[in-house]
This record gives sequence, structure tokens and C-alpha cells, in this order.
Amino acid sequence: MRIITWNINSVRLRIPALAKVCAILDPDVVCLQETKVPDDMFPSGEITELGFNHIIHSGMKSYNGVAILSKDPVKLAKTRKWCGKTDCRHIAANLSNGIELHNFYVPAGGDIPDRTLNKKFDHKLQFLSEMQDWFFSMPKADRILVGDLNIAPLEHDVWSHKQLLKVVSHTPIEVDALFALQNSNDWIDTVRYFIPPEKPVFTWWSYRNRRWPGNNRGRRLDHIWATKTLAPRLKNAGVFTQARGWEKPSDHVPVLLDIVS
DNA sequence: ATGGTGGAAGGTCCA
Repeated sequence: MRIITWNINSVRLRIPALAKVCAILDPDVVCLQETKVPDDMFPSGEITELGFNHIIHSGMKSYNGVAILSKDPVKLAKTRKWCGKTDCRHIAANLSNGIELHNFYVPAGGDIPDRTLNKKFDHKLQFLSEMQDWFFSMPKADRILVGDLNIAPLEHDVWSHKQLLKVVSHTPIEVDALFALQNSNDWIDTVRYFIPPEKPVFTWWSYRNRRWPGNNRGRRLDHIWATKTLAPRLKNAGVFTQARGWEKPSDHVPVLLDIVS
């Protein structure tokens, strides 16, 4: 089974790119973030035409929004209210092979990496803390957690560790929060399970760098984690970098995991 | 130090 996660930055604008991604990667399950569409306007028809007969989504006007597209049946799994808001940053499904799949869009956190000065940064840290507590309180199960976590934890998850230490997405306080979440529920960072930590891996390049790849100033913000119980079934993980160079690209590219279903 | 671009909107807000 192949699972991909992609911050698509408007699902309605990106249908042609989604079709191309699916034609090349042939995923069984697609997790999207930043769909930017209310539920009653979700383009289900066009996505069913791509072979996904089972679609669940949680969206709102203009911002955020998550979706899971699947070729096999899925059942909506439990979510919760995060940080007292209803801002469409999480959706979960039970897959037909018994895996519980969680798709997250973690708050970006604004520009100032200080939770007393910046409400958005506080929201991000609070969200991560709630994720940690929530998963810690659950009984053990075979789980996969994907999404735009908006944190690049390792030195070679950013183009310059030194220059990004004070930039939101790579500050020690966020990285510590992400590692705490990772360790509390025995998650494996599947991309780094297959790609050694000294090799740079990026999934996002700002639109403000005029040409891609240019100087390759990227960050690895998008992740696929699996519980350690799934380790024997992990086959391959990677990043579909080329999508950043297409016409009308998202600023993020798909990340994929192959797992024995 | 600043601003650079893109998306949803049809104001600006958000990334």
C-alpha cells in the first residue's frame, strides 16, 4: 500500500497537479492539507474520477482544511477539538487493513518565535502539546500520522541549520516539542528511517524564492510517521521533489510511504 | 533590514 501526504494549497486550483501526481505515483491513499474549501464545495466528483471512491474531508472557507482520499473503503475515526477551535486541522480514518491514519495540519506559528509575544506561536506549541497528550492517552494500535507539521526537526531538514535556528519551523523549542510528541507515542519518522540524517531532505520551498530549485533553500515540514509496531512492514519512503517544478505548483511537494498492507 | 510570491477573497489575512 502506498500512502502520500501533500499540502496542496487549494485543492480546487490543484486538480490537474493532483491528477498528475496520482498518475505517476499511483497512491492508494492520499492525505491533503490546506484544501481551502468548505465541505459543501469539495470537488468530490473530480477526485472520484481519479479513482478515489472513498473521500472524507473537513474544510472551511479560505483557510486550512484536510482530506483523505482512498481507493478502498475508510471509516471516519475519532478526532477532537484542538486548542478550543474548530479550524479543520485534523481528520482521521480507519483503513480497511486495520491501520488508523491521522492527517494533521499543524499551525504555522507566525513570524516571532516567542509564545508570549506571538499568539500564533503559542497556538502552535499548544497544538503540539495536545497532540502529545492525546496520543499518549490512547491504547496502543497500528497508527500512521501524516501531515504538514510545519517543523523541520533535523539539521539537514533545512538548507542552513545555523541561519534558521531563530526562524519559526526550526527553533529549538519547536523541535523539542516535536521530538517529545515523537517519543511519547513511539513514532518512527519513516522518511529518515530510509534516508540517512546527514542527507538534506526538503518538502517545501517558499514561493518567495523566485525560481525553483534556485539555491535550494528548502525545509522538511511534511512528515509521515508510523508506530514502531509497523516497522517490519515499512518498505520505502521518500519525497516527490519534482512536483515543485511543475506549472502552478504548491509550495509543498508530496511525501510517500510504501507499507506492506 | 526589508521584501519577495501565492491563495482565497473581493477586506486583508494567512502562509
